Amino acid sequence: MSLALQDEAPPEDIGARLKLVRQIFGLTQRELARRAGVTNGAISLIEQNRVSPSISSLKKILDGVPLSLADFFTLNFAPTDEVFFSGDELTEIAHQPEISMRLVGRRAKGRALGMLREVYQPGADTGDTMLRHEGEECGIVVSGRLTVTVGPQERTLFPGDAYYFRSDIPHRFRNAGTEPCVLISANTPPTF
Amino acid sequence: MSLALQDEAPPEDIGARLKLVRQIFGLTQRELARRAGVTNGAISLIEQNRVSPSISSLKKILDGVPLSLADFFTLNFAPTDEVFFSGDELTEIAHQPEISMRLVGRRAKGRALGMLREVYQPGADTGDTMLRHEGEECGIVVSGRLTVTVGPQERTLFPGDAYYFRSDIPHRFRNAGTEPCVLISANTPPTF
DNA sequence: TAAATTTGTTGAATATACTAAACGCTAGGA
DNA sequence: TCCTAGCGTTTAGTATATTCAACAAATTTA
Repeated sequence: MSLALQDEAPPEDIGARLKLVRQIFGLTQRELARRAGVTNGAISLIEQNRVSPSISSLKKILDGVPLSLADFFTLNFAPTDEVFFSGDELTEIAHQPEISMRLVGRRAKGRALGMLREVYQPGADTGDTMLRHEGEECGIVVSGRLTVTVGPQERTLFPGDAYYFRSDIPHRFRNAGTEPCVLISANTPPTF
Repeated sequence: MSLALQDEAPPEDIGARLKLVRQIFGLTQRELARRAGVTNGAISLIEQNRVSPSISSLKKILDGVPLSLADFFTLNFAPTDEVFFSGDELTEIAHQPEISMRLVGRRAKGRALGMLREVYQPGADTGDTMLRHEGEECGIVVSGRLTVTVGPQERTLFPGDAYYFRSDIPHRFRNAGTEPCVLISANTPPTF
């Protein structure tokens, strides 16, 4: 199942956008309709581009996700190969708390990055997450294991593994292991 | 005439957003309707929030501005006091082509700035301009005179005067004088 | 296998957006 | 002063979006 919006959906293809958002959040038409207070039929028709929803309807629906109108129209779903997991991104890394920024996200085009150290206790879960508008995120697992969900992709990362994605894709972090997980993460623009 | 969107219009007040955009671009309801291929009545009703336009209608209307849906919903009109003209922003400036960045936009919160030197011949005019999404712009007039229009405000600047505003507000530069105007301008994120 | 559940789709009825044409208002010009 | 032209608003009619309920296909459960 390919979830790229790139070719198949021009910017104005509201139906495809809505369908993709819904699928990324793992909702059925009926479930989204229930949350949004509209009928499943309406969502079906919108996704088929057989009607052009009113702003008020679209807003109600997006509130059920939830997602803002601005984000809905701004969202530009990266081709999936811009979301990548790898262990070989870290060739020069030393597994210490003090790590220089350049070690991860070499492919980020010279942007300034903020960095922080996170500890996830067993069972910790960021839950369904919001979209952060613009920016990029990356991180390295130092110890323990971390399950990372980015859009349609999910991976469990072990020490030495890394992730890198654009922050406007919905994402979620969980520690499904039995010991604490230490993660060094960075983001742009720097918020910390 | 105050054109701030801040208090009077919550983010979902489509009517106010549309009205403000229309006014900033100096269009009447009828003129915008003509360009967009809709009726002036429709625009009137939308601006009064008496109807919630369909996406297709709103898109048609915004195409008449022109403005993208993403920009329309993303736009956040700064309180007018963030748009300011002044001559006293430049206390430490030397009127030379090579000017260090810190001289202007001291109030910009430490963002990286690009800088360039522009020459406007008499009569030069950037014309109706597009909205650049995100970013800030500033500049100093070195010689000649320059008429700067930013949203609802217009000022003619003389050597030593400066401007500073967010790039997502429509803006226009004109040289209404008889001699060339030299301008040192900066913007973020750096595009040059 | 069959019954039950869940999925997305569809058709008829209703609610709402949009059009077309008028209205009242204000500002200039003869 | 009257006239004309432009502005935003309003009303009745038409086009369209949304609901409600039923449908077929796919998946689950027994």
